[in-house]
Amino acid sequence: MKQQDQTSKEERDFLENYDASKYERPSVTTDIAIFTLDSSDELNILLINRGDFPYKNRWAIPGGFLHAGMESLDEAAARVLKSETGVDNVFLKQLYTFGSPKRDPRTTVISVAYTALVPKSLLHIQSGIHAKDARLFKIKYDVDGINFISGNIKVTEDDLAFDHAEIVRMAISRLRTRIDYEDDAFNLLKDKNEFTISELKKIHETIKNRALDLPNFRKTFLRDYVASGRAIDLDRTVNSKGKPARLYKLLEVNGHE
Amino acid sequence: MKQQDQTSKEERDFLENYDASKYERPSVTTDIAIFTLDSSDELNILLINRGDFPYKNRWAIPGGFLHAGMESLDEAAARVLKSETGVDNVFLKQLYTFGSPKRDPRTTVISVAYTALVPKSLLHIQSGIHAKDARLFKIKYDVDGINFISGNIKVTEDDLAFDHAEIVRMAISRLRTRIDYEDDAFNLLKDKNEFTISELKKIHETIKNRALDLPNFRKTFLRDYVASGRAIDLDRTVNSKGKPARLYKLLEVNGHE
DNA sequence: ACAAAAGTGTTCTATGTACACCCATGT
DNA sequence: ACATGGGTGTACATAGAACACTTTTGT
Repeated sequence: MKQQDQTSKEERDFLENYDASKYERPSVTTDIAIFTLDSSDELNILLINRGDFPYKNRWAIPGGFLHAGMESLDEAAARVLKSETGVDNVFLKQLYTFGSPKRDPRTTVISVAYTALVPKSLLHIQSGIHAKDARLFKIKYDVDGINFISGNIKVTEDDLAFDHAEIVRMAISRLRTRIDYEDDAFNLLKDKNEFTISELKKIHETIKNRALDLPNFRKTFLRDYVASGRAIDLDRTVNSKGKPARLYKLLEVNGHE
Repeated sequence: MKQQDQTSKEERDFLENYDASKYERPSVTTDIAIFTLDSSDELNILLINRGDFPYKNRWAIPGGFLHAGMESLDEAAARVLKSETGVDNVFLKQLYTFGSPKRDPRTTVISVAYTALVPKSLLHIQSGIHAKDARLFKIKYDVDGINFISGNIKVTEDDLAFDHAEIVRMAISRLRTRIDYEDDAFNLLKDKNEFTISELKKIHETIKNRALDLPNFRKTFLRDYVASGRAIDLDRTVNSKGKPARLYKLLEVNGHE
């Protein structure tokens, strides 16, 4: 009967689980999709060219092994981010954890993926130790999927090492859905303490990959941020080409979230 | 200068990262917050009473070690879910990964947490091997936080083993935000192929912990599901106390998501 | 004077919410 | 007949999108 099956199944589970150490422990890495906007307001991602096997010479998002027992996952991600970009204290959020047994040919590697949003002005790319090269790639969408362009280097999704194409796709898609109800976009501003509505709108346009209506965007920003006290009108303007633009300052509610 | 600092920092990273194996590999577990609705339409969670150290005799959500190399994280979670509840093929979604170095007193244990939604009619609780007891607890909110009630057993958030209070809090909060734009609620129905609007409304009320207006709920359901072809009106009714209620059937778009 | 970008205001539609009221059943 | 839940319809407030128009600068 059913009950009997379950009992014997329990026994099997017992044997399987009793001594967890008989199962190989996986390695754990944190891999980070680091996004920024370039000078022409296009979305860029940082890729490194792997100097080591596996996937030697292939492009990948930066990552590194967790120093188990010495740091949390968030700390590991922050360490990797800092070592690749020189920045600290920027938006860094856990995305998803990938753990197919075959995602790394060497051994089982669990990857805890993070997303980072970094203003270009703060970003100092350093080719890490395992990388022969590290650079920003423009993210371009076409029918086949996502392409990454840096000068005359063109990398397609399928060129990426490991399952990094999946991680990048998820990071971008999450970024797009989050931008409508989270404050993520502000983390790409050059200066959260002094920005114009147009600057913020450009970030939204870049992430959503479509044009937005400025009057409507302004209305929403004034209602959701200024009127509700999450940002203040600095009562100063900055000149560019047309009419001077008012400056605003984001009030940090509670660090990052 | 800055450039020099960074170079020496790179060197340090090199040494730290070069041989990943010199760092202890963490254990990886999947822990599952399993929710259901009881016969009085209250939200319940499955807790087990730990038979082993650490946290012996404390209540915890079920979990188990990943069999690294033999299964994916999703498969591990499904295995644990099945061994604790006897069910298969129900809503199971990765929630978040927890990895503070001190969350387990034994050694570093990374926990990949999942949420499961199971209709009570399918649920056959089996006290697992590491558990002296396994049972459903009603989830009650009060000013101090969340309490778990099962008969005369009352467990508070702080009584839970490990950092399971944090996991459960996040699971509930994610459930609440997701229910407005994802199809999660349907997974708590006794039968997705034959349900009434009131049944679905009760699930939403339970998860949101507040009463909803039936006429408005119906209007939204008809617009978002029936009119857009994601559910169909079965053109049959079921009798209970008042006017007979129409039956609907959810069309599976693409398995679970 | 003109281009360019910032900023104002109006209109239309969709959605969320409150609520008054009718309908079909069991008892 | 009446209580109980199912189901219909109306009204109002708010949010999003489209767009016409004005303002203030640089050249």
